[in-house]
Amino acid sequence: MGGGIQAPRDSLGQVLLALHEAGGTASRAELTDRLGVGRSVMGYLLGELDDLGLITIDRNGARTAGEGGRPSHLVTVSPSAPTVVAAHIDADTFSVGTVGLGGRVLSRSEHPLRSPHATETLDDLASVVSSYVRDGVLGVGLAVSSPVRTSDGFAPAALHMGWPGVPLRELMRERLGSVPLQVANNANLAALAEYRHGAGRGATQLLYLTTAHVGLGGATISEGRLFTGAHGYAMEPGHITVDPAGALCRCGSTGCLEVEADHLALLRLLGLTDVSLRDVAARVDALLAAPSVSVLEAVRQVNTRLAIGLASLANIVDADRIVLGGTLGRLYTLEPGVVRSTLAERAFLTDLAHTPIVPGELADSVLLGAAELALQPLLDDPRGVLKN
Amino acid sequence: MGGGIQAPRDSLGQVLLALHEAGGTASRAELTDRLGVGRSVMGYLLGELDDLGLITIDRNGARTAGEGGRPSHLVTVSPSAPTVVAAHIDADTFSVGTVGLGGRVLSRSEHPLRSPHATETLDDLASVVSSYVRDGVLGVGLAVSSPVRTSDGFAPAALHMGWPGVPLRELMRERLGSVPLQVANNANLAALAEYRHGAGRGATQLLYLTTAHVGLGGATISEGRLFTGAHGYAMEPGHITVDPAGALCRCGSTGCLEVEADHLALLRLLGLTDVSLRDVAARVDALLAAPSVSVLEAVRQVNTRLAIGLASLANIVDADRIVLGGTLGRLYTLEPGVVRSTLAERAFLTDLAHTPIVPGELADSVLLGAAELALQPLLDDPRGVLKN
DNA sequence: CTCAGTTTGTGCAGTTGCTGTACAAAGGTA
DNA sequence: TACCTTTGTACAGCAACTGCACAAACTGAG
Repeated sequence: MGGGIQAPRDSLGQVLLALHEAGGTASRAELTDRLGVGRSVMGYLLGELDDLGLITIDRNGARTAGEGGRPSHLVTVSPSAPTVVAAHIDADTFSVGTVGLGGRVLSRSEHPLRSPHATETLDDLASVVSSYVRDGVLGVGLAVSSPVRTSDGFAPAALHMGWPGVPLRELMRERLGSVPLQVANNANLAALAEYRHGAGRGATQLLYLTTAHVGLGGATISEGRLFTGAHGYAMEPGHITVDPAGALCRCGSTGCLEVEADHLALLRLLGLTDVSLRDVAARVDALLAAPSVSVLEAVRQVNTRLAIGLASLANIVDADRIVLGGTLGRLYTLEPGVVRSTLAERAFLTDLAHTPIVPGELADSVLLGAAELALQPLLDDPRGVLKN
Repeated sequence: MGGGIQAPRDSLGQVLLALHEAGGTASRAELTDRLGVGRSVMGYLLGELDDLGLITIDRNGARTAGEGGRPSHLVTVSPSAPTVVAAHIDADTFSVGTVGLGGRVLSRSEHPLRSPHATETLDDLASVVSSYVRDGVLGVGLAVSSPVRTSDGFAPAALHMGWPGVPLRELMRERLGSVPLQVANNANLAALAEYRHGAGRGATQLLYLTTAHVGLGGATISEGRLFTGAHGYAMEPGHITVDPAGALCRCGSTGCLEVEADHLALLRLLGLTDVSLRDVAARVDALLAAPSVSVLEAVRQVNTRLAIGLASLANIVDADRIVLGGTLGRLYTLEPGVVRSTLAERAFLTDLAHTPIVPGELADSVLLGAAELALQPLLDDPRGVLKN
């Protein structure tokens, strides 16, 4: 029901998830009290996972706990455990990689976008993905910078790519054949990756915002589940209204947050209105690498606008952590003061005004997130997935 | 974890919930395919519920299914099943009632607020509640028009009552003794009631907004669970920013939605700035009962402002139904056009622009919701609760 | 009135996934 | 070496389901 990304309710999956979140290695005792089950159940569960070929147990390689007592066994993801292929269509490149349990990127490559059109891009993507798919690959996860409808993988607005509504999952299925394929929004997936492996670890209610190219993306993770909404479109923070009398947004509305606070907004404040869409990210990168006084002033302005939106979101989401990914993280690190003070002013309650804000930690959060998407069935029901 | 109101994961609780949502009576066959379990499990489960004294099974009182086949048994909430006491502190009155499974209000009374102060009000409330508490009462649910911190029942801003931050649960526990007591925000509870018994039934992602007195309240229900956020403060739709250059809000920020779209905003548009807070609701009621041309014009304006906020929320929540409670429902019914068109303009995606909007159905949604709160432990784990 | 057809309830054997307890193993420390 | 601590293991037990075979209760055609 609701078909989203969920924390597994099965204990077997929970052990696997705990091991996965720990980076692929954990002591048996750590796993035991992370799940809060008895030691004997853990024995049963690890036995099962071992039988499935998912883990390796090192009975001697125990770590000294520091204190006395019998050292715990060391549990590791088996080298022969299945992997997934993750893919990510970015502004002017696409990347594909193989990722295993524990969130380790095993191999990875990046390819230029040959054409602005969807068909050719998907042709290229599919051929690279196919070359990554081999035995032991459970499925493919694809991240795109558009909202994605959960029910059928339709992407209604791959705006920055100039694509019209595209039935992405269908088009990729045609090209990839029978490999299990999942498609989702890049910001949602980045949030999931930061939640499991990065700056969002341990949060009970995570609010994530990011800018990678043009526009703003975001996501919320609540008790381990990505909040997807009825269709999968939830959390489009770029399109909350910040000023109804403001500038026209490409979405048709006016005064949207992303018009005021994305890469283009920053460049506009600096008088740079002639930058081509493909160069935006690189240009911003260069400016932030060695920021001048005027750049810092622009950053402060953008951060203030962002924080107005952030406060609205904080009042709605009630997060216990806010992670700012991509460029937003860098902007925040440069000028955290205005964000904090604006949030303090506009948040409805003091508990909300003090929500911790941290920049993202992962260099490759989107690709990792795409892998999470493809790994999810295994985490939900290890036995079920491997029964074939 | 997260300690919120959740759909029970236990089958026994799920049967009870299904029966509860059906209004206290359902055929055994209905329950069976609502839960998607085998007929034999249902036999086991109903046997358990019968043993607990929660239900009555009528083996003859079967309804004709219309088609052939053996008629199904009729399952009803037992008259001797436990009940809960629900309470609701409103603008100038408080109400208390007894509510049973199925959402039936068994008895109910309303009392004037003797004083604007918290202590005296809680004294009065506690003495009335105590008179309702008898054998077979499982607990007390209390609804207040303030956000409520889940962890300790602290109400940081009972604004319209002029109360400062109040440790509500603690204060009520002192007065009530050992009865299980839960406190939550009135809008959240109203949403829960509409979701289970009213206009929100069957929605997978419900967005609820309401005005009862001053300010705007709201809630989101996702796959049966109330979205409470990290502290319990989630979804304060009244304080999303609609216009940063707008009027000062009592929360300290500017241009909040509720300043533009609540009862006071409507009266202000009509030049009525001298209405005392206690009379606001009655005054609006009177105006809407026989609306003049100028009232309708004001309603259109308020609705437009509301819809701007609604669009922001729709872009974040991605609901498949929007329920407008209290006066908002009436305003919408009077002038639905501007709401629909503004939403269509400002929603990011067409799927979102077409989200169905319906007015609330329940006259007593807040009180019913408070009952849901108190009933929740029983629905989560019937056996556990009744083992004493 | 009988008999097929349909839907529904019941009894029972079997499985899964856990809990609890008792005990053995593996380390440190006095 | 004895003792303490922490950890892994074996085994019996149990709740909560699933699946199957069969009985019950109705409708309607012949």
